[in-house]
Amino acid sequence: MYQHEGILITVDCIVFGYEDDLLKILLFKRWIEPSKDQLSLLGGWVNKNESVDDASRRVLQTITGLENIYMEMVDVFSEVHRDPGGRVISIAYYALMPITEENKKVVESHSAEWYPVHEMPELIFDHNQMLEQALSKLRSNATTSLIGKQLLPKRFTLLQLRKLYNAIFQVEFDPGNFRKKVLSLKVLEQLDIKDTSESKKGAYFYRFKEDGSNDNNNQIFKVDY
Amino acid sequence: MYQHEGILITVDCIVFGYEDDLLKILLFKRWIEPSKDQLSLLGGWVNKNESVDDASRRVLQTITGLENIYMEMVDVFSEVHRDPGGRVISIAYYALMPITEENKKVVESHSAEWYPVHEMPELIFDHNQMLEQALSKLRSNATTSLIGKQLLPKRFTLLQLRKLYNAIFQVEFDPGNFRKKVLSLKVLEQLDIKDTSESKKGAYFYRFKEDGSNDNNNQIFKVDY
DNA sequence: ATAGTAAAGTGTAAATATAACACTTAAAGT
DNA sequence: ACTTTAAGTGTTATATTTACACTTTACTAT
Repeated sequence: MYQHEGILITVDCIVFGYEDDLLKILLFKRWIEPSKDQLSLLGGWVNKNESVDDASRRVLQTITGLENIYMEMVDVFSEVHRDPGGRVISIAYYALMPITEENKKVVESHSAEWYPVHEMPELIFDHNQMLEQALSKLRSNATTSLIGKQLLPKRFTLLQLRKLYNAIFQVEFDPGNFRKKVLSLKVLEQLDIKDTSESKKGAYFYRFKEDGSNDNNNQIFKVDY
Repeated sequence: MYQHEGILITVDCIVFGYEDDLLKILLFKRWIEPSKDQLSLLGGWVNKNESVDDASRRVLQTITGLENIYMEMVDVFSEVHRDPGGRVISIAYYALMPITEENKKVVESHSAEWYPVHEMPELIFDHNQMLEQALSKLRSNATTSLIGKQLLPKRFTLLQLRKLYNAIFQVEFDPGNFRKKVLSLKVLEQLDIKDTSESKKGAYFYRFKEDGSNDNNNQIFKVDY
């Protein structure tokens, strides 16, 4: 119906995971020209019969084998010459997923690997910039609501949660104050089981409440980053 | 170089202005089918030889006659059937501009009109949703940094600034506390001139400092919205 | 078995920030 | 002279933040 020129659209996903007290992202060896064999984010075309969200979900699911991955749009990257192979606009998403033995296998079968965020190699095109912005948005979201549901196991201790926050912001949160702040949000529930692997005394496991959406528009952590 | 199908891309701009103590946005009568003559946001195609930012800037400049309009991306709207006329992905931006006598004329010459945000008529497609999200993002930004530079005259009183914030959040900020908070940010400088139009005593004019970028990542106003 | 250890968890006190509201000041209009 | 209105300052109670110190628990090493 309209008379105008179409443009190629892709999604690129900054997939965050958490392992060994480190925030990591998933990187791929690019398999087509240009920049074949260089490291890149997970990406894919947006088809005419799907929304951008759907495309991103599809791409993520193909590579990780997981459904219902948590995603959030980061930004649109549309500089005319950002991709030497043609005029391509990319919508960047960040995604959060647990790193488990199972999906590690699936991921590796696609020759993808987990890299620590804070020692990032050079990526193709504007992908390093995408990562920076994704990290910035992740941090911003982590100050507004309590994140971790998608990065930690179902059951986790407050130590694990705090270490996740330490890894995200690259700061040391005060153990006592962090605990009190987190519990005051009332989005976690304590379980009767203790984790004895990380301390002699043993720490109670917690999990996110089923209903518990926190996230009013106010800040819960004040951090400089 | 790539083999894939292109998609039509547009930008839609939620243009905010401020007049008569009201936050307003610019609406247009759509001039093409489908939904001809219905109210819509300012929009336009993204061409192959320009970035999405550039397209938005171009569209804004054409209609308002202003260069360097402040813009911020809001979101991507890409549901497959959002536009009955075809498969069109739209990138929404909000823009801030002063409502002056001059640009009022330019704007009206394009048969656009300023409508108060809080009594919004029905708009085409998903444009009402775009407005909601734009307003939400504007509010979020207004809690993180002091806005007003693009919506108020170069010189303004703290009363004017406070009324702008009242209009944006639909609440009444406390005069004394608002003043103290705003001045503590040190992004405004007091001028030697007073405005006597709004009070008998006269209030000092202020302006935004040249360098003065506030905007660390922390919240300056706590408001529920 | 006892002492040392390391994180779990609680407590506290000073410093800041917030919120509500009272008060003083200035000048214009009657 | 008096009233009015916003400008601008001050005050107090409460809440939040920050930086620690302290107690508890149970495993580990001697």
